[in-house]
Amino acid sequence: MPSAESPIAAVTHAIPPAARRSKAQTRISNETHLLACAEAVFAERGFEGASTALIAQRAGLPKANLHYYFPTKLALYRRLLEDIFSEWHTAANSFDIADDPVVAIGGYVRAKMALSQRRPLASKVWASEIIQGAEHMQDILVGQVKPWMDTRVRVINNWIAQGKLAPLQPQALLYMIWAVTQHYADFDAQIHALSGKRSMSKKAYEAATEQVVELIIRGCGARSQAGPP
Amino acid sequence: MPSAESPIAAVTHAIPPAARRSKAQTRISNETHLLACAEAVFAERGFEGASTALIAQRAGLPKANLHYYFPTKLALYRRLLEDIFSEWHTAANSFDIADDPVVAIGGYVRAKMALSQRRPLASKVWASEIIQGAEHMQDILVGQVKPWMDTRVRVINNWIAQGKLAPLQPQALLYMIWAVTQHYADFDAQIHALSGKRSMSKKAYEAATEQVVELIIRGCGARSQAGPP
DNA sequence: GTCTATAGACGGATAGAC
DNA sequence: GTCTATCCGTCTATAGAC
Repeated sequence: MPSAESPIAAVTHAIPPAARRSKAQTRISNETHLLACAEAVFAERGFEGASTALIAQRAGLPKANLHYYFPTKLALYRRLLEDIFSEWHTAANSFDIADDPVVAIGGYVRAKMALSQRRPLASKVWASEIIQGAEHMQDILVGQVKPWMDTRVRVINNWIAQGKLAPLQPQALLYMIWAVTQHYADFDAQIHALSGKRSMSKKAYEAATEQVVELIIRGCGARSQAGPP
Repeated sequence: MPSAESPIAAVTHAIPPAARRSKAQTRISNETHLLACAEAVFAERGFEGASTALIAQRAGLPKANLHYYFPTKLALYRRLLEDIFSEWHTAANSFDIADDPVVAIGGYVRAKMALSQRRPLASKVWASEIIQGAEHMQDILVGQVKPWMDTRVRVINNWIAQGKLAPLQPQALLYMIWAVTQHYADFDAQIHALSGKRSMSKKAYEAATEQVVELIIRGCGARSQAGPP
């Protein structure tokens, strides 16, 4: 919030710097805490199903405080979506267009699987938003995700032309990567019910990651050396 | 509703058979119509976010009529989940355990893609329910989906032992099939935003289906003849 | 079976004391 | 910045006339 801090500082210049920092830190800490609780509640109930009262209760704050930091439920939700996208974007950059397909695709799949394991609730919020029509995410999808995708589509087509990848629609490959990696976060309740275990152990998750990498790399026929077999 | 019809018939035996059939048909027609509208609203807003008022409004009925046919919102939701599962089960049977892996897996993937195209809202309701914890689906997952999965896990392991499939965890393959095929229903809003088109044409959907079949068949290394290369 | 009216709880958001 | 009290709308579900 640097853009909001400067006008406030201009008005309250009599307050010692230490107190100003402390107040700013309180704000950041409360906002961060509310965003974390909101992530859980929006994941569990979707946008319309979530209530600000429940988010505030989880955060241990009165509902009015939530509305002090975020004027509306939608503003809180939007901030959360932007925060989730920023991590999506970090993982997306591990799809290095300079690399060989095996390295680029394998690295991206591993990064997505790690993100699903580390922050499954964020994946669920994203999935719910898209399932429910993505009306609060059009700008992110069109302005951020689509440009990223367009560059990768070009790279994949080059790999195919060089014989490093089987002939395929690049979009179908990217959708497969997203669908499979996010499945381990979004559908964890189903995985648990079908496996009979409460949650995947660290080892089981590593094994699943290798399975996914193998299935996808083999599926798209990726190889590091040029030329068909 | 045959189990509900017999006691009613015993009490109303004075009414001509034609009128009895007509009333029964009215009930079935209203229930079916309400279920279809409920499917759309639950898909758009999730269980907690959906309101019986909106479902009734879409159905062109007063809210009280909805509660006449389905005593509670949860009862309506449960009926819908069971109906959705019955179509899931029909598609699941196209994974024929007597077939070669290419035929069985290819046929199952095509059936799942066709279901995603024909009834995307049902897929979204299922996905939302699982994302939100699957608390209303534990019996279906454990009692119906798990037994189906167990039989297929055994068949897949046999194919691997016969060299008809690459060595892999059967569960990872099944999760991939579900994740990718359902992605085309659940994430249609994202696909539309990224492709710039309002909806996938019939031809585009057929092409996507073939892409998914190829990626998955190649990914699991399925071949009809026994023995490794 | 259908519908209007309403009970009673809970939703988002705000006023105003501290 | 924090919190209590409250506005007003919508929620699920039901009562009871037709």
